[in-house]
Amino acid sequence: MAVNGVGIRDVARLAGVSITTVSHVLNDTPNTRVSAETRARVREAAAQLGYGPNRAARALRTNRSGLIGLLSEEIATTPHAGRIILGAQDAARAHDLTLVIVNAERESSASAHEDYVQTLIDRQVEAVLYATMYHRRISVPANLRRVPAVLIDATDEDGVVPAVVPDEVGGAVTAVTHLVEAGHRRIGFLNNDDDVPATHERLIGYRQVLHRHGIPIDEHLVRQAPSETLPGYALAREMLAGDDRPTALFCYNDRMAMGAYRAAAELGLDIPRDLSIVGFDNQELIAANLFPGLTTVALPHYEMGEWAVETLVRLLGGEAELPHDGPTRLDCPLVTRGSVAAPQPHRKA
Amino acid sequence: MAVNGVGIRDVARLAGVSITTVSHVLNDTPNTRVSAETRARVREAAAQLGYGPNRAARALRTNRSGLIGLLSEEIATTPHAGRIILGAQDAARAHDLTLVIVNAERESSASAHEDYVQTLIDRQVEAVLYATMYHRRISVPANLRRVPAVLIDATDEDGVVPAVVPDEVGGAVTAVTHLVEAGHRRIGFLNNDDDVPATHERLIGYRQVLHRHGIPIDEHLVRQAPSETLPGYALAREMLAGDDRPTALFCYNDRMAMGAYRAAAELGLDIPRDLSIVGFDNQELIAANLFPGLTTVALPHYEMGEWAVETLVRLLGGEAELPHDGPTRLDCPLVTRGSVAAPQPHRKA
DNA sequence: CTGAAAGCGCTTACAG
DNA sequence: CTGAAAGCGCTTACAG
Repeated sequence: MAVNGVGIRDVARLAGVSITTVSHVLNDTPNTRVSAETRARVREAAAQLGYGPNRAARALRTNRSGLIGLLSEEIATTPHAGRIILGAQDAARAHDLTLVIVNAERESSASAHEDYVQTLIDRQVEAVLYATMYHRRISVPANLRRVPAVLIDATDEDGVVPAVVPDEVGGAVTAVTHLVEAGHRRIGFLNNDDDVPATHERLIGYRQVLHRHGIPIDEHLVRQAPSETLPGYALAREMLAGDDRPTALFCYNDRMAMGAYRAAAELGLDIPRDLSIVGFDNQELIAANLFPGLTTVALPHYEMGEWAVETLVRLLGGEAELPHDGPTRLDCPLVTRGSVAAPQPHRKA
Repeated sequence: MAVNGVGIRDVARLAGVSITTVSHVLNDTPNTRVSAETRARVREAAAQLGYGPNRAARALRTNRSGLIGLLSEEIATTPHAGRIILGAQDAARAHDLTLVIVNAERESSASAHEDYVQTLIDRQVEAVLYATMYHRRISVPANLRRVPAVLIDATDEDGVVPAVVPDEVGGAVTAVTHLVEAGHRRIGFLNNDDDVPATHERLIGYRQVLHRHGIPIDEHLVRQAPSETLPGYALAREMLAGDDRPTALFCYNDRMAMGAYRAAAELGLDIPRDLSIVGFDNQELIAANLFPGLTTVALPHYEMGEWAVETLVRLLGGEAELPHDGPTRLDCPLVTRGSVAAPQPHRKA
């Protein structure tokens, strides 16, 4: 029996046809001719009985579980994972697939990660999605190569597993362009100091924009520190102390921006009148709760989750191998709040 | 075929027994006598082949899917949901159950919520967990009553579905007691103004502690506003403006506390020297990124998720109906950071 | 102590 | 255009 106790034979009986026909109609089996009238009768009977197929029976017969696994780091710590899950889920539902989620602890060993993947394989998922907490290059667990898989927010060092990541360069370009268009020419960049793709790529974007607008690059305006509130605060204090301070700050992430807010407050600088700030990440909890709200760049977590499932479905459907010219990059849109304004014409040194 | 293509017959063949025996041994079927020697042979064969049962076949045969559904509001917006998921997942895995998650939009209609539940039922879950984003009294979707279910962070208005919620009174008692023990007697309470259980129960806890320590209640020190940063800021400004200002603030949540930090900064009050603050929620992103770190009360999300699954398992196992003397309340522990100190002996008015 | 056999509810070649 | 039948991989009464 399936959902609520009605099976395919009940539908067949009510419609006055064989279960074969019911199956064909309800699954739209290709190359099967069933009269329009019979189809209608079957559908009506199914609807009337509230019939839904028994998934276990179908899975057993077709050898497809209808499950796809999502292995995600630190589900509980950041809302980022939540948005990946949402995107993946919505896409999964559209294909009548069920998402099974497993949490991975970030600092765990390679063998622990193999175990996470194994958990999913034991649950008979048809494919697995592997999401990291922030954009990283990783070497994937060995057993991940033996199932259809897609990486989210991570790229495979060996370039064999398809991957989707944020367009970091583009995001930085968007942020800095926003500042330039507001009239700023002295724009500081509080960068992360980890050797991760975002660090390098956002710097590239920053430079591109300045170059494109003929603004000379002042190396004093680019500094690096761990991407936390406190280091962000310290960096901002330093950078805002000098005579020729920047009129705007582009921050590697919202937490560093939070530190910059504090530095500005201590120096008596009003945001956005005396200082404009743009962050990165769009962590609602921070960005929306600062005064004024932080204008920042959003990471496309939902979209990456969605893209990953769509790609998996194509993979499972045997559609042409994904082109392997590197990972797919998704747009990072600007979220405008209140932290950017035109620079003051006469600001005091 | 099951995982990696090996089925029960392969194990049977290798062990030189029937598949019946393999099944009995691997499932530890009660009341079945199999010689120790045979058992060992079977287990060894299974291990050697890396055998795992085909879950679809088992589900079909036993009419148990091994799936439990979790319907959670706003998975993508707060890390709270993430911790519920984690707790539920760990417990589910311990019982060899797989968790299937569905996101519910918070403001959606009753019929939308029925649809969410239906999605889960269609996926043939054995039971469902229903989690709200914050402690609420709700009227559960009608179809939720037709499956084994447990509420998380919510109570059923009609008291029929088992539920687990945070011990709000206890959490407030812990917070305010911490302040009293640090030496404070004038403790302000920035409360929420929504008519939700937490609002009322945290106030009860606040009063209890003052009463217990013989501290008279000053109604000027209890104010209500929406539980956001800005209203928290405004309330704190008001309360800290007067002559006889409190030396400590207990805030309904971390966001209001964030507002209080800003008010303190504007008034030149150092935290914790001039003003101690305790929050509620333990939202890492806020609490850990404030200066100094915010001492706050944690909500037992992980534990609620865990408890809910354990309860569901007992329900499915037909164990005694849960006692219906209201929802189960779980502890809200204090997380100490740097925002509490003894009050200054001579503070200026 | 062990095994042969039925059957869970579907899908799918195949026959007509 | 429609249906009878096999079979997916297990579990479980039942027989011996």
